[in-house]
Amino acid sequence: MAEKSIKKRANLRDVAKAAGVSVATVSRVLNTPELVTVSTRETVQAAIEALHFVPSAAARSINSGRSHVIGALVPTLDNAIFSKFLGALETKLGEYGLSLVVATTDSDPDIEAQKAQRLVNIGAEALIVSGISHSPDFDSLISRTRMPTVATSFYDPSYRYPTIGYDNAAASRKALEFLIGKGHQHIAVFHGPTDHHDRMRARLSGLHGQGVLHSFETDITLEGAGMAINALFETSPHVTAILCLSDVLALGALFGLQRRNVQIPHQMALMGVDDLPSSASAFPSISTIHLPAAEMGARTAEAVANWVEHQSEPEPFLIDTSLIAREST
Amino acid sequence: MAEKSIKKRANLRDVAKAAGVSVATVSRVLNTPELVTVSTRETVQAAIEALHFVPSAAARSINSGRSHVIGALVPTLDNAIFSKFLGALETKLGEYGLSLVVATTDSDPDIEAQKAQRLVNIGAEALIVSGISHSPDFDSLISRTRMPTVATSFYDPSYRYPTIGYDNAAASRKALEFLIGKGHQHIAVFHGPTDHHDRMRARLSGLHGQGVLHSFETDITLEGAGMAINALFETSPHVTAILCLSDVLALGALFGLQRRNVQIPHQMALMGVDDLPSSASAFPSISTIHLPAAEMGARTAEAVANWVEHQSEPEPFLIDTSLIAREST
DNA sequence: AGACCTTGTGAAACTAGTTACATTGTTGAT
DNA sequence: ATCAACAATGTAACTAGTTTCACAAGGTCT
Repeated sequence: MAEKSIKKRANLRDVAKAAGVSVATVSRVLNTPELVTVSTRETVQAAIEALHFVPSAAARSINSGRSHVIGALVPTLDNAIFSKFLGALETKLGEYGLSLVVATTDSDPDIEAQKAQRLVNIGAEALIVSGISHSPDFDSLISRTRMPTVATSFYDPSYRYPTIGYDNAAASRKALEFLIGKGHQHIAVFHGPTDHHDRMRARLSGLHGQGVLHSFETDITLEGAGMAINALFETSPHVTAILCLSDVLALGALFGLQRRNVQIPHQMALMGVDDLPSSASAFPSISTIHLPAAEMGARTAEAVANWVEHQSEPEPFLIDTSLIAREST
Repeated sequence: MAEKSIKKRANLRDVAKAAGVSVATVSRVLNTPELVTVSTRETVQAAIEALHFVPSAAARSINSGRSHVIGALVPTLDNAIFSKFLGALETKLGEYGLSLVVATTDSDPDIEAQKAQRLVNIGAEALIVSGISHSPDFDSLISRTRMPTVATSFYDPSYRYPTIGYDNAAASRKALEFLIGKGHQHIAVFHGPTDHHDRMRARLSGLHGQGVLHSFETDITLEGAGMAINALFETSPHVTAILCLSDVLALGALFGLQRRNVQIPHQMALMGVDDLPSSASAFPSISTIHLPAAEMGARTAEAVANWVEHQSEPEPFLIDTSLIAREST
């Protein structure tokens, strides 16, 4: 029979023994093969094949001090805006040879702190979070570990971590001013929960003192928007425009209005914030504020890669937003 | 001045020295504190705080042989069906103390093999892939590393890795038979690219020899569906029902039909496969085949967790699909 | 009072790699 | 012929934890 097949996994020493060379030579074959004679290299390669040797990632990173893993904490994967961001982030990190660990927080700061700890435990080299409201536990973890940390989706140059994101208040204000400019006097605002949700809060705060607003808080889901539409028609019949602080809500509102046979934009104008693909394709297409989530992902990846590779902490970066007028207004 | 602040990061030996105990004692304080006297425990804790000591993940996993990281390879994050799956997967893995590394493949087997190698390099304990078409490089990597691997979205008990997924052919057939049962004679099929895309291929193959079909291949995006609608009206005017092999296409088709002022379902019936939230909320709501992506995520997480914790390879598992009749048919 | 057991702690040997330094052998120049 | 230079390889000391085993101190039982 063959060698003891009970044995778990071959290591460098096993390969060295099998090939009749030292561990150093095997290590060289793996990392700097040009320093090894072709003949010994082949012997070693053969031993590697024969023993199904795969170098241990842990042992490698204990020496290099690198894990090549970046952790990202996002509220949810159910909103396309985060998927888009993460997709771009993963792709760009990949170009730097970095892998992305995703953790969802359900917008709960305690879960975030807990998952951040887990990311530290698995050896993440840097963390990426959404927004600027985090629990004290989270902050203390970051300060203890001195972990490179970037906050996204929110631009605030005075924040304790570098931010790469939008001016959320300005984005929603831009949308509101556009609607006001179109002559709307009674505007409803659909928004998601604001506790622990700084971006939503900032977007709402951008609307203060501007025109007559009726605001409706609901879950950021299509059904949530449907319920908000129902609430709107029960309480505020003379509203002529709806500003949704998320395109998910805008699409849900579109469906809700269509179901009530309300003509868009004639009887009701509709506007979102995010610019998801659905807003461009919908009929009627939905006006929105374009948030370049993919660009934010790519820039965040670059910032983080630079930080972990060259210890250069990134500068805060403001991502531009732009208004896209479509058929719904 | 304080201690040399140049020093990178405190390790166990530093803490032991500072606390005046042995490294073994510090290790015990971290892992089995009940074995350590309260007084020494406190001394050690104080030293840990003072030195900002954070145990090295790499050193830990070199001993335990565990990284607590699972790798998932998905085609894209841009399709909600994968986000939903990954969200459930991440949540359930979290319950087992496992973290999820996400890698996107863009449906390219070569990129998949390359990213799989990277996941191995960072020490992933298991891999999760979509579908059953993978490159030889990928298969050779799996066989060399003997890495636990689960294939999802596709049920095939004879496949070389355990599969946890749907019977895609049966799902689409179910939809088609439903449409035929409604009296439709000329049915168009919208589907995504079939090369490297076994699920789409399987769904298409499920339709063979059933009624008069006109098939349109396009990108699985809302715009792709819009283009397919245009192609449909140019080439096949007497079609009375569209079967979209993805709900993304169905929603895009809905918008495209609305734009052409085609009444749904009177002038054109519409049906999808996936059951994304948009299909339930759309107006009219879209009939579809419900694919429980979240359930698949949770089951996959359980299977993988069991595999890595107890070395028990999971049995293939068929996830049931069900037809949901809505307003669009 | 001596044997026995429990508890707390430390020394050193593990885990699996990388790498600085030492050694050997060959070639080329003086 | 001799010595320097260099290429190829080995030895052993690192990286940062965990864990086994040994040992000392204190308490209990006969």
